Amino acid sequence: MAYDHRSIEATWQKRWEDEELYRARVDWDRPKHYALTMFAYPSGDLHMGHWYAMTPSDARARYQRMKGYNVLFPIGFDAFGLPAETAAVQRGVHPARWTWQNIDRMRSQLRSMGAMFDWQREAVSCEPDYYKWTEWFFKKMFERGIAYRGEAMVNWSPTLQTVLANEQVIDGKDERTGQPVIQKLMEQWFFAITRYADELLDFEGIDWPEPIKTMQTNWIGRSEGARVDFTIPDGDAVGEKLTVFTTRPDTLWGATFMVIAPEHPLVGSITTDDQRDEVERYVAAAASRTELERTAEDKEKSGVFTGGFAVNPVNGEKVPVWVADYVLISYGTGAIMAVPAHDQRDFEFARSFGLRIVPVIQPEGQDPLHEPSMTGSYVGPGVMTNSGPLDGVAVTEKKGRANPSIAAALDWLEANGAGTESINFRIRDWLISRQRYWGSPIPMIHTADGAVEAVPDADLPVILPEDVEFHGRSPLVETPEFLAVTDSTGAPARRETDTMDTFMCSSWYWFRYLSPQFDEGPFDPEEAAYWLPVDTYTGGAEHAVMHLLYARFFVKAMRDMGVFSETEAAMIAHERQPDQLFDEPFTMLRNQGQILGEERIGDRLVIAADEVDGRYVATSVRVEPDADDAAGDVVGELMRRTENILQVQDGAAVVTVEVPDSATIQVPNVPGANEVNQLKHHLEIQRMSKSKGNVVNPDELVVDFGADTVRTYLMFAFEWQKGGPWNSQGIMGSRRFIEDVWKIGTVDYAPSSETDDASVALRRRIHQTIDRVDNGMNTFKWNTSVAALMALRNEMTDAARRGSVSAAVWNEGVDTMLKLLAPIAPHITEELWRLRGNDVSIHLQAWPLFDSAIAAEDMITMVVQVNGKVRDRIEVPADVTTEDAESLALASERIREWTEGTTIRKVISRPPKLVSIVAN
RNA sequence: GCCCGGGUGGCGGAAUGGCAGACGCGGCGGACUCAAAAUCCGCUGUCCGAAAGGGCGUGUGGGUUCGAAUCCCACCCCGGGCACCA
Repeated sequence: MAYDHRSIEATWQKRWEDEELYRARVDWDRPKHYALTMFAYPSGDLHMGHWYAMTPSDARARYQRMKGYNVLFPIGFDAFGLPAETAAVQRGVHPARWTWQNIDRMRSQLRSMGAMFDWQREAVSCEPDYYKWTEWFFKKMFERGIAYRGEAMVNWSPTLQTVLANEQVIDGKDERTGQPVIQKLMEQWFFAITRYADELLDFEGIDWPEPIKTMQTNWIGRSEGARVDFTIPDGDAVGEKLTVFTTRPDTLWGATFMVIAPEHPLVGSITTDDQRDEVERYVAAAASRTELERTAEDKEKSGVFTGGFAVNPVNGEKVPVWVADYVLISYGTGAIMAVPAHDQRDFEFARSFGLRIVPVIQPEGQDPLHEPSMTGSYVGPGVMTNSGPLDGVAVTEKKGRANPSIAAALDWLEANGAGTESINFRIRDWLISRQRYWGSPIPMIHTADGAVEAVPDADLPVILPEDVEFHGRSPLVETPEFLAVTDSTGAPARRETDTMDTFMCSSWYWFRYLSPQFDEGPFDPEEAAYWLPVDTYTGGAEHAVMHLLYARFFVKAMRDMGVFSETEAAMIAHERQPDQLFDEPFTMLRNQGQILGEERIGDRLVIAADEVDGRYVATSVRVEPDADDAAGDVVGELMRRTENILQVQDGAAVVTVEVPDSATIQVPNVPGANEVNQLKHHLEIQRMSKSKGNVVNPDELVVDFGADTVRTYLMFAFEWQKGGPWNSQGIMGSRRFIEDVWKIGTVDYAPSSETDDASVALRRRIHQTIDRVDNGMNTFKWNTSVAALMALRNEMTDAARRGSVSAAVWNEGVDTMLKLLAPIAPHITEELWRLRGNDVSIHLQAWPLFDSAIAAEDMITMVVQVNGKVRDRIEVPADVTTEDAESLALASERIREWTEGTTIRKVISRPPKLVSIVAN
C-alpha cells in the first residue's frame, strides 16, 4: 500500500473536526493545560514563519495531552493595525475588507497544518464583540486613573498633515513622499505602566528565559539616586527650578554646567536674547532627528549655550545652562547636571565646548587628578575631594546607598533641604493613542468646556464608522456622524478620534479565547477559573519586551481592578486556590527564532591571486556572474565571507582567499577602483535583500510533501530558539523518514533469524528513544526528538530486513514509534494506528512509559586519555569499579606505549566513561 | 550607540566540564536499470601516511583545569529589540 499523504491528511482533518477531537471543555476531574501561541497578525498569506511558530507548539500541546492533561490550544487574529490602512490608502481597499479576506484565507491555510486548534474559541480583535471589551478595559483603566492625558512626541508630516509610524519614516523623511518629518508634541492618551514598575521587576514564580527577564529588567531601568533643584537666579525665568535626577549625588560638587533637552519647557525663558537665534535653530534641528540618532554615543556631541545660568544648591555656584539633544525630555526630568570629570559623555561635551572640569573623586595611590591633563572622565573608586562636607569620604564601585559617598551625599541633601532621595525609572508610561482609523476606538468624549468623560457602558462599543474614505489622515477626524455626540448633560460634544495601539488588543486576547461569544463580560468566569493562567506561551523573541511587558502590566491592572473576583469565587467553589494566579499571565514562556528565506546562490567571483605559504592572497577580485572558469586563478561561487577572508567554491574544492587592502576590487555598478569594504558591502546587501525577499510558500510544500513532512522538517532542521534560512533540499530527509515510517507501519513482519540479543537491543533502543523524545519535548529541542525517532527508524528498518527480533518486540517498536511521533506527524500516525486495528484515536492514547532498566546499556566504551588526549578505548561493564577501570587502562597495550619511559603522576577515574592518566 | 542572543564539517545541527561532529542534507563510490529517476549498500572534518597510525580542529587572542565547543577575560562578526510594524 502506497503512502498517499493527500488523502490521509484530508480524511483525518475532516474526521477529527466532525468528531470534535480537539474541542477543549472544562473538566474539573482532569488537570488542565493552557497552551498558547502568539496572536497572529492577518498579513495575507500564511508563511513558513507561522508554521514554524505554531506546529512545534501544537506538537507540544499534543504531547501534554498524551501525558494526561486536558489541553486548550486556541487560535485567533490580531486584526487591527497599520498594514490594513496602508492597503486602503494605496489600493483603495477598505481595511475591514482587506483584513477579513486575509483572515478567511489564513483560516483555510491554518487548517492544513493539522493542528489541534479549538476553532470554536477563535477570537478576532477587529470584531465589535471583541473590541467592545478592549474599550471596556480602557474605561476601567480611566476610572482607576491609570489612563490619562499627557503630551508625547509624534512623527509629524507637515506635508500630509498626519502622524506617521516610526517604520514610515526613513532618514527623517516620509518613506512614500520623501517629504521631511518633524518631531512634534501632541496631547494623547497614556497608561500609567510606571506605577507597576517595581512589581514588573519581580519575576518570582514564572518560568521565563533569563535573557527576556534581563531585557525587561533593563527596559524598566530602575535606578536609585536623588532629585535636586537648581534655581534660575536671573533673567526671564528667575526663581524657576530646574530639577535634575542623578544617580551620583556625591558628584554634585563637580557639576560645572547643566544640559536641558531641546523640548524642555524652560528653554524659551532661560535663553537670553543674544543666544535666542542660535538656540531656536538648534531646537528646530533637533526636532528633525529621531531619538536613536540623538542618543547614539559615537556621534559628535552637539549643543548650544542658552546664555542663562542656574545655581548649584550644594555650593551656590552659578553654572551655565546648555541645550543638547542627547538629553531626552522623556527620560528623568529632561534636564541633567553635568559632571565632566566623572562622566564620559559630559567630559566629551565639556572638551568640545571648553567648559570647566572639576574632579571631585580622587583615585587612591595616584597623583591628584588635574583637569588639563585628563584625557577622559574618571569613573572608578577613590576618595571625595573638592566637595565641602563630603571631603574624605570613600567612594566605592557600589550603586546607591551601598556606596558610602552616595549615602553621605543623600543624607547631606535631605538634611540641608537641597534635594530628596529618589528612584527613577527608564520606562515611560505606555502611549496608547494612535491617530489612525483601523484600531479600537477610545470610548471618550471631549465636552465643550475642554473636559473629558467616558462613553456610558450601555453605549459600548463605540463602533468604527464603515462608510469612510482614505486619503492619508484618519477618516475619523473628518466623519461628522462619528464626531458629533452629546455629553452626559446632553450638551454637544466631540468624540475622541484617537484609536488604541494594537498592543492593547493583544494584551488580553487569551482571556477572550476562553469564551469568545460571552457578552456579560470580557470572559466567562467559569471557564477562566479552570483554564487560567496560561501554562505555556510560545512566540518570537522579537516580542521580548514590549508585548510581553504590556501583557504582564495588563493582568496586574486587571487584578487590581477586581476583574477576577467572580473567577476567584468560581475557583474556590471548585476547591482551587486562586492565590497569586492572577499576578502573571504566562507561567512558562519559550521563544522561537525566525525562518528566513532560502539563501541565494552566492556571487561568482573572479580572483587573481598569489599562493603564499599555501594560502591564496588576492591581487584582484571582481564580481562577475557569468565568468568563465579560466578567467582567473580562483573562479567560483562565494560560499562565505568572514572579514577579508573569502571562501570560494572553485570546482570541487573550497578555496580560502585573503583579500589584502592592496588588492584591486571591481564591483558591478560601482565605477572605478573599489576598496575591500565596498566588496563586503556589496556582498552583504545582496545577501540581505535576497534572504528577506525569498518567501517560502508552505501551501505548495504541503501539496507536494504533506503537512506531516513539513511539520517534521520544521521541527528537525533548526535549533528552534534560533531559526535560520530555509533549505529546500533538506526537506527530502524528512519526507524519506515519513515514508520509512509508513513502510515500518505497514510491513508484514515475520521473524526469520530471531535472537534474544537482537530483541533485547531493540527494546533498549525503544526505551532510549522514549527518553530522548521526552527530553526534547520538555526542553523545546524538537530537533533532538526527531533525531532520536530517525535513529529508531534506522534500527527498525534493519530489524525488519534481518527479521532479527521477536514479533512482540517488533510490535512494541511500531506502536511506541507511532505514539512518540503522533504529536509531530499527527496524520500518518493516526492512519497507521487505525490500520493496525485500533478503534480509538492515537491522539487519545497515553504517552509511552520510560523504563530506565530496559534502556540501560550493560557495556560502555571507556575512553583512556594520556595527558588529555584519547589514546585507547576499552569496552567495560557499565558497573565497572574504579579499581578495575584503572587497572584495565594501565594494562592496555596502547596506553603502555604512550606511558613508556615516563612517570605516572596522577590517574583520574570517572568510571565507566573515562580514565585520564597524567604522565611525564 | 545601548540591551539581549549567537558563531561547531560544504550545509542544518548534536554534545550533565570527560570519545567533537549524533541525526539529516549534500557529495563521492557501488548495486538495481537499456537509461534516468526512485530505492538500497558503503564512504564522507581536515592535513600527512600504502596502511597502522599520527598532527590539527568548535569565530580570534589569552586564561582556569588532569581534561574546555562548554567556565573566565578581551576582541571580531552575525541576528533580535530600542517605545507608532506586529
